[in-house]
This record gives sequence, C-alpha cells and structure tokens, in this order.
Amino acid sequence: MLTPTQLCKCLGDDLRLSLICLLQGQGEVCVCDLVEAISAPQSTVSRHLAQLRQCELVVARRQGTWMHYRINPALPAWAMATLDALVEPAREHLAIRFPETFCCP
Amino acid sequence: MLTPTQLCKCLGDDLRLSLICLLQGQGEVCVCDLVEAISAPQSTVSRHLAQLRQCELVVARRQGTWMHYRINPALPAWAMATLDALVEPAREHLAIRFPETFCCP
DNA sequence: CTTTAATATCCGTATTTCCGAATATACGAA
DNA sequence: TTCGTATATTCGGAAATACGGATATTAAAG
Repeated sequence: MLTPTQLCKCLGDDLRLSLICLLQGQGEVCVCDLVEAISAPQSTVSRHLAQLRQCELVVARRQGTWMHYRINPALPAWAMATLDALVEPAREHLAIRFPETFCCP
Repeated sequence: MLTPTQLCKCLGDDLRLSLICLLQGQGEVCVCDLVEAISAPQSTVSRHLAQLRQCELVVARRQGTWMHYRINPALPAWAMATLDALVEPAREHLAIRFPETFCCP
C-alpha cells in the first residue's frame, strides 16, 4: 500500500515527475509518446515507469505491442490531492510540453 | 527557489517527513523536542533540519542556546497545499506522537 | 575566563539511486 | 516459424544520500 513517504520519493525525481505531469489529466498515454516527450533513452523511461507501477501510482494496459499508462484511478484521496497540488507548478518548472500528435489510437 | 521536485525529495524520507509532521500546525518547536519525539541521534536530526532549511521549507529562530523551528510561513501556495495533503496521512503512517510537555518556553 | 547546555558541522563509511547500452520478452504480421 | 516493432529487464559502474560518533560553535551562567 502506498505510503506518503513512498509517494514523495517517487515524485522527487525530475524524470518521474515529468511522467506524472504528462499522464495527469490526459487519460492514457503510450510509452512511445512518453519517450518522445521526455527525450530520454527508452530503457530509462521504462525503468521509471516500472517504479511508478510498483508504487501503484500508475497502471498499465497492454494493447497489442503497445502499453498504455495512466494515473491509477484508485489512488487514495490524499495522494490525488498531492498530485493536484504539484502537477501545475511542476509542468512549469520542468517545461513539460505534450506531443503534437499522439502515436497510438 | 523551491521547486516541486526539491519539495518531494525533502519529503521523501521518513525522518524529514516526521519533522514536518511535528512542525505543521504547531507554531515553533525547539530541536530538543524534535529529537525526543523522533528518538534519533541529535546529529541526525540536526542534519535533516539543515536540509529542510536549505530548501526553505522551514525557518529557524535562535533564542539563547535554543533554536526554534517552524514551517516557513512564506512558502508558495502549491507547497502549502502539498503539505496539507500529506501531513495527516503521514502522521498516521509514521505514528507521530507529540511530546507530552514542550521543553522550551 | 571557564564551564555547561544546546545545536551544528565534519568525516569516513555504508547504502541507495541513477544511468544507458545490451539483452530479453511479448506480440502481430507474413 | 521468422521477422520487426514496442516495451521490459539486466548489469556494472558512477553519483548521490544517509548514518552517527567525534568535534566545533554559540551563548548563557558562574
């Protein structure tokens, strides 16, 4: 079960916080879009996504060879509130820009 | 200036999050009370307090030989909102208990 | 000026975390 | 089955972080 310390540890990294910013309010996003938006090596993005999954901050759905990630909708209220407080200033600070077109249907 | 990632990094540690829980809503608390409440070596507590000060999450006021710490009242709104979301569940998870009597006036 | 109490800093060590190339896996198409 | 694409995991090494005993600093008291 997700603890406050774990949540903060997850969010206390530029790359993971960027991933959360890209997912928050976007429904599902596939890995290739995340890799492109973050412009980091695929293995790095995948490793951080696994960590977010481990903490149950995100959930994944496979569709063929693609994996679609989204914020875990079953997150406890305090965790949701934390994301709500952080995502907007984080988007600014990390200069998050969404991909112009999403690669997966 | 405090960034979202920095804030999360600060809160992503049991001891530092415990300190924040002890300070939140309590006004000023002196180091000896924090050391007692957390029951960790004094040098450890002091080191983490320095880190929180460095990020401007807390401010300190000297009164004689004592140091009184409190949450930085000038924290940006998003940081305040983050603390508000996290402190209550963190108090439960970390089993924070306040000292019965405070040692300093 | 010396002592005592409260707090901060130093320092060597142990642990954790991060990275990305290489490799493995899962799946659909031919 | 074989190939190609998307994603995950492995691995060794580099960097950051945490620890706590010892020591330094600061200030009040005698």
